[in-house]
Amino acid sequence: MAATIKDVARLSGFSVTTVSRALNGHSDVSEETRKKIMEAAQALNYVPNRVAQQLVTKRANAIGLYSLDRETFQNQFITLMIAGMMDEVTIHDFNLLLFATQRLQTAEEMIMQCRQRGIGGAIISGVRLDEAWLGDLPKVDFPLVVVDVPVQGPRATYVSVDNVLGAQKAIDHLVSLGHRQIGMINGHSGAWVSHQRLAGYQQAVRAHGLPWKESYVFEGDFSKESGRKGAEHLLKVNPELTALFVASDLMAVGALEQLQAMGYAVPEQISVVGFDDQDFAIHVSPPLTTIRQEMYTFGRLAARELIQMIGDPSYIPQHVDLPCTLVPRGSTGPVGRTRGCSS
Amino acid sequence: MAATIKDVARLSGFSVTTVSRALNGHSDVSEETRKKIMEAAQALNYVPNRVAQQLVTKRANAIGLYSLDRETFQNQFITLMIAGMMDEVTIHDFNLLLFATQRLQTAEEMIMQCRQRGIGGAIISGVRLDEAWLGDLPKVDFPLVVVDVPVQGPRATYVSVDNVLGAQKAIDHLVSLGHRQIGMINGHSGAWVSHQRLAGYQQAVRAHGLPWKESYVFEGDFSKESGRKGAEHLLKVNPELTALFVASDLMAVGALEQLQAMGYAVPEQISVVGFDDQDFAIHVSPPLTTIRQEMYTFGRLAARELIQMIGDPSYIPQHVDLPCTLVPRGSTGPVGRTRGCSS
DNA sequence: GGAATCATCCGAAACGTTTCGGATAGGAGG
DNA sequence: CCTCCTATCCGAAACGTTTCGGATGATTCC
Repeated sequence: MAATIKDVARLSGFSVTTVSRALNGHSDVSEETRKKIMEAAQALNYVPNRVAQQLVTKRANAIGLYSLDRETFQNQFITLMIAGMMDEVTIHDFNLLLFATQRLQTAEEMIMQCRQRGIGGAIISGVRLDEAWLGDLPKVDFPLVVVDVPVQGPRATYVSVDNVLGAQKAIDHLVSLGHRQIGMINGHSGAWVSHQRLAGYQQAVRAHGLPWKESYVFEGDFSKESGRKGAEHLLKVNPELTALFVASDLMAVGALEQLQAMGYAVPEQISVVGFDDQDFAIHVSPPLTTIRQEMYTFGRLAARELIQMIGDPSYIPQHVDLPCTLVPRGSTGPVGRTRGCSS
Repeated sequence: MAATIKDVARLSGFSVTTVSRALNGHSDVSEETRKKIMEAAQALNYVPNRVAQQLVTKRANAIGLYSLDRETFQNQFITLMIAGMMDEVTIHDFNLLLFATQRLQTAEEMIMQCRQRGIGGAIISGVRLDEAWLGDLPKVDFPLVVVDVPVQGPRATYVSVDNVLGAQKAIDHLVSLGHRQIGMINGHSGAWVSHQRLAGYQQAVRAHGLPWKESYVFEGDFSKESGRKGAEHLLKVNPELTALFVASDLMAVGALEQLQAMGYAVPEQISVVGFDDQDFAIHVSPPLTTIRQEMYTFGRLAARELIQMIGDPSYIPQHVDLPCTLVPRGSTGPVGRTRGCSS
């Protein structure tokens, strides 16, 4: 069907070897013959068969993306990340393979699956801290980039936004608006980011010398419903709160709805800060103040780091810590205003 | 590094041929030797090298997804579709390759890219009607499934929801609530779905004998901003309108905001129906009544059809027309109520 | 008892590349 | 003139599979 290197050899009058070397830019072929070979290849519309190439060179020009958590996959988080990965991967002439939501039994299993297909490295997203094989990841001799879980080894690293800093920015913002009693709705403890965001919150609370009780923190599970519950619980137990820092936009929207249902005006009586800046954050009312993660950049850098590792076995992978930014919108305001004209 | 078929042959004491046939379940190998070979393979942790397999059998166990429109890629639409594709693909032991947002010059170019990599077929999403190579797609000898653009040939088909029916359901719903003056905000004409949704709207208007003027339809471009503009324009020109059918949720949210800014109460004075059922539809206020597309199923069926085509060259691909459903929520209500207590 | 059938097995070619280890010839150096 | 480079080219092996076309014995059939 398609032209092979033999056809090019035949048409140009040179050997298969020379054609290969000419096409791959090796030095021991004269300019004249290179030109002839190029022409022949052009005429036959020849493109090298990557499968054959891969078989002999073992060079893997593809990376895999494992998205292990179905829910992670359904939000916008991963979409932008994929877009970033795609763009980066394209630059390096790599391919991007997707692997379905699935329970991996062991790290080896995944690596087998990859090697078998000529995949040189993988990005893993949605790993929970209680995953049994998590500890094996750093030891493995296969380029790996993990998303939002700290993993580091000679061939493995991780990317994450600076969640501690993000939480601090949220609290700083609230403090600058005069808030002093600030509650937090956190995600579940299976996610590394939950611990980081909590740490950031606590550091900021301490740094600003804010009053604090253990009951100021509610552990949710990233669902909208848990945001709702968190808001209800926190304000029932601690009526003095004037602001909530919520560890995801989805939970923040739940909190928002619950607060409004309880008769609180946002932001006049209670301010709310989310995390992520998902697209719906600007569509709710009031629009959500949140901490934005640059997921597109995130994906690009993850892919870049991985491709770097694949290309150079001696490269020591670097942890990528992305900054995140506060996006002030309508759900936060100065403390202490009187009650608004809600119905 | 990894064990090859030769290692299995050596360990089990049989020839490479026999090992291959045993592992692939051919008939001319006795149960006894099959068992021995299986054991040897197990012991060596052998998995066949797919790259080598592919080189010889030309069977392509992978499909590609071309997402040609960056914006399409950024909404949830594609995410769920990918999830569906992944699940279907996994069942058939296929792989899913992603191709970056890009301008394709010709259909051949894409096919080359695929063949070169051992990809047996592709799903193409985000094609605009004015794409020059669109007409070539049906003629091409390469399994193709196009999303939301009618393409049909011996090796090509398309999947779409029944947009005409969806629009009709929206109008039926509004009519059942007593509405008779119904405007529409459409997407841009580069999208096939825009034409379909308009057709459904017009058919329903005619079927119900509703009053209609050309000025009842506003052509937007799927952006939130255009939804805003559309609402403003439609109600300025046609103050008698009591309902809007909007061809995407994003535009509908824009319309919602604009209507509220103009002092209209939704749904008391104006009802709004969106299209898509993106995740933010339930977070806006009032929650958006919309036409839901089952994107997950969409992706699954697209992948299934494609894999079917790849496996059986004589299979005549079927057009898949998914039903869509009305999801009634807070943005629609009976016509003719008096103005609510908005501030 | 010979031919035909059957159940098992295997050698070698093929898939389309890259690359190792030369081969050839012309020119430079002595 | 002989040797040694250098520049350019090529044959053949290798990558890890599948599969075509037998080969081998044992069994069945007439």
